[in-house]
Amino acid sequence: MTAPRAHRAAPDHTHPDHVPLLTALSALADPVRLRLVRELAGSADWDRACGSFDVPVGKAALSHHFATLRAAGLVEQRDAGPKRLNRLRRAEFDARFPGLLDLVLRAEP
Amino acid sequence: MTAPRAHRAAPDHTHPDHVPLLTALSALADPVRLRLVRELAGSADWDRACGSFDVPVGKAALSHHFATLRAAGLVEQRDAGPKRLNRLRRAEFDARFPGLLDLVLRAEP
DNA sequence: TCGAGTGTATGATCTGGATCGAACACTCGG
DNA sequence: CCGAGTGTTCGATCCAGATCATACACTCGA
Repeated sequence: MTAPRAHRAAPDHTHPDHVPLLTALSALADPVRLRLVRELAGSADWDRACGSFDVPVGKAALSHHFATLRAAGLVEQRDAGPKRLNRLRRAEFDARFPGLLDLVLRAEP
Repeated sequence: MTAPRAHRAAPDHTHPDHVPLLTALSALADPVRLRLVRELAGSADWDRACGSFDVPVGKAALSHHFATLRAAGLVEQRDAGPKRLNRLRRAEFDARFPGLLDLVLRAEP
């Protein structure tokens, strides 16, 4: 009867509206995270688990990068079994920082 | 007869067109430089010397920040007597990274 | 219930960048 | 020609953040 209880701690998200400009810029000013955001933008929502990205870092570092992206309001995560699925917060982030995400996704390196 | 020779080494500029995205983001992802850019945006071109900005750092650090801004294609400098005058490269930078400068100048911290 | 798969936390290391003080270079007015 | 004003360079220090290896936690299928 009770809804299935979450046994794993849900990741703490920050809404883009509460993200300082410097936090957003710092989050995007890293090659690994930029890659994550871009790959994420090329996939459907909730399609990509954390481990499915082609970045040259270990699991631990990857986990921290995702935490940074969450804290910057760029990524939302949801647990699905053992995996943690991701979604780029396009609309919300764009409302807070209009054009920034588009720019980052469009501009060549 | 000869044009007045420059006795001081002219600062080396980088045109925004040749600036990588990560360089631009990193340049803006610093509180001091953000402040410089914003104050510069509120002044007319060539109106502000390096020492005229209200930032809580010493001369040395300030000089490095301006070098970073030059390298990111954000600022152009010109020597005028003992002073070095600055100008925000609005149009050029905006052509390379459309909307970024506007965003940074408009968004609250 | 066990084990493989997935992600997080912890502790350590390392590096880039931000900072400062001091020394140096240049310009201009007196 | 000197001295005040301005900015850069150099060397040293300091610290946030990026990284790794390891250990841990949770989920699910066999």
